[in-house]
Amino acid sequence: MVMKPLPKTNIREIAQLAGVSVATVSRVLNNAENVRPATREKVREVMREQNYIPSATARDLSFQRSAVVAAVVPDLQNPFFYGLIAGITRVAEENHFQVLIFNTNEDADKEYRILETIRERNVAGILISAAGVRDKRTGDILKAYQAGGTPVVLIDRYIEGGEDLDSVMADNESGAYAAVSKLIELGHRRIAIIAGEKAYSPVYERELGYRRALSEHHIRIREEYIAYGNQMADQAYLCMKKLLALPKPPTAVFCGNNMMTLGAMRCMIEKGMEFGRDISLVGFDDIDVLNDMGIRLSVVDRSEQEMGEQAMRMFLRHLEDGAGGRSHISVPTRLILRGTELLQSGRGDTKGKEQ
Amino acid sequence: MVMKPLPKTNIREIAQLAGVSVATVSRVLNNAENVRPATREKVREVMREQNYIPSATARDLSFQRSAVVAAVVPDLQNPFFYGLIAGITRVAEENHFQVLIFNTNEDADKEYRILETIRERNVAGILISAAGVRDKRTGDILKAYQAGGTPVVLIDRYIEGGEDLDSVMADNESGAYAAVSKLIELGHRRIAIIAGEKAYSPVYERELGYRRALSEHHIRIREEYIAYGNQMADQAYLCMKKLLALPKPPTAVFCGNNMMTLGAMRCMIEKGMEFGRDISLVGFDDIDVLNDMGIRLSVVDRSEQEMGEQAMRMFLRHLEDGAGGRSHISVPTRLILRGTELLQSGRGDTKGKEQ
DNA sequence: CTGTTAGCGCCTTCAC
DNA sequence: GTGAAGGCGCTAACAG
Repeated sequence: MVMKPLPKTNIREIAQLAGVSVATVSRVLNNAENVRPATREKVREVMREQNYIPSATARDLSFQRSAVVAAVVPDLQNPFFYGLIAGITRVAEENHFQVLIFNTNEDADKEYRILETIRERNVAGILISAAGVRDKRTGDILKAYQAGGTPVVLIDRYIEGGEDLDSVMADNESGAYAAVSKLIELGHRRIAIIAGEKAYSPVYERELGYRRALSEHHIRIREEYIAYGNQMADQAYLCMKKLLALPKPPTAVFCGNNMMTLGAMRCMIEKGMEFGRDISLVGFDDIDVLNDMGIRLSVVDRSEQEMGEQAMRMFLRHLEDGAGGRSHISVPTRLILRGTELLQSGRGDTKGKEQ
Repeated sequence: MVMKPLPKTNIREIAQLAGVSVATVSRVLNNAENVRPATREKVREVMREQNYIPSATARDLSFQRSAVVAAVVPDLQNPFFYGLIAGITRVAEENHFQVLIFNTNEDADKEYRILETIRERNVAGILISAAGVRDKRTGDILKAYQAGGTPVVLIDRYIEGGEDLDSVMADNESGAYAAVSKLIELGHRRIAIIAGEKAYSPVYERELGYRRALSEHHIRIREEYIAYGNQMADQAYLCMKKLLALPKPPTAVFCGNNMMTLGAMRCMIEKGMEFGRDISLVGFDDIDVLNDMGIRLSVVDRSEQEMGEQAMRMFLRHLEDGAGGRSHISVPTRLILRGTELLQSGRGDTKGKEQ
């Protein structure tokens, strides 16, 4: 059976069939007030009959702006960024926007190239979790977009020189502070952190929260308990190994992000240690599959979905008010205690307790 | 500091500055042969100076087709699908295509609406892992696209009435067959499967592979060892529970997909069972985070990245040859044995052994 | 209320 | 080789 191709009717045909001018059809399309109800209905009817869909391409060309936003992320394999994209697309579709995705692969050069080519599409906005956090070109081109009327929203990571750009960040510092304070409250004194590179604001801010928690509770910060990796699992694995090899190993470990938590867990599992029993563990970012598996890990959680949604909403606002720049949203984090913050088999006891 | 907005030069200005006509500039843009080298260079120079980027919108309108493909997936949070998207975008960008993503949320109605609106963009192709696998409208509209010259590639799931559409599937049946055969070879006789809904071809095909493996090895297929859930973790958890409650529980379990494996694992963990020791377990689809954590699970693996890449390549081919329809690629699966296929603490012994 | 018309930026015959 | 002109489908004045 041969299927009939989708009709490619245009506004002119519709006008003709409805016995009106293209202007009127255009008005109906854009819900302009000044169209007689009868005419409007007639036009609508013809559009239905013809299964007419107006060309977004043509509209964009005329309008000089498209209902498309670019979502630029550094790693399309990381669950965090997927949650982000899911949030972005959710709000986008509610508002009849479409989403183009770009993967920079944590490569600043590639990112620059992408941002440069994106110009060709007249996207309405750019939502980006930048790779070139301290690459001048990244900051410059983003600011140029902003100046040109294309709202830019930074997500999750600040960039150097990007103070004037909108942003949606997590409340990293205080999330980490809460987690570490809790550990202290539970009696821990030897608390370690698996930290990351300072250039990446999220992970670095968490380190700051860790430091503040210790300071405020008058616990000496011991540099050997601060293990620096990058933001990946493998380095965190090594960090954990080093921490456990210390003369006085920590009784609790706080991890800088989801990947690092996994790496640390791997090290513990290899050593046959059970977290929440032999050592306490609190991660940053919840890890869905662990929950699917019933592995109850205590974490500082933030909703990446929500961050994506907020970013999209912020963009939409600035599209309206034309403002743009210098709006900063901090998405709250919450500490979810599931037992691994304790020592000696606290697992399950505090099931679902959150604060 | 105020940043200068990005220039919005058009072809006319370039022509003027280069002292040629727009036609010539257009030729240079499209690498047409018939332009004197000197002229070409002059034009290129002006374009560089002006930091000129041709408008894709205008090009699309004129060309009546855009360098954009739509990637339509049912669940942006499932690692499988985002691996797919990572693969698609990788090949897309190599070929200067951009990717619009749409999340159908496993909702056939929403999917139909999306496919209907996509028309407005004149996308070059549609790569889809369909939600409406037996929804007539989904099949019809996709065939209509195909008939209209827009290549459609089905990924991972067949749809009813979609025989004439291109597809990239995994070799589910034989992957499952290999896994179950291996279990039999290892001495298992009471082998269960956590299966899904028949409508979803991938999971159903795996059930068929399971059945064939048993049959060919002359092992009676016992329906109580076939637990039907949907494709999600929670149902699989219940399935596993039921299986373990049988008078003669299975000694080995094969799971229909990644989520189902996680659900099954949760049940085992809750019961304090260790897979690869108290019960054998083989999943379908590798789960990266488990590896990051050092949990070595035996699985039938297929590369979702590769499936995405193949799909994009298939689309590109059909864009060239104009063929389209009836090309089917089956991406091979491979059995990765990491120990959980054994009983009695085989963990780690067969480290990295693959076949 | 409705129609006419001139763009939006680029491509593509068709002449020269 | 190069230029002039019409067209892609829609929007937005400007008339009426």
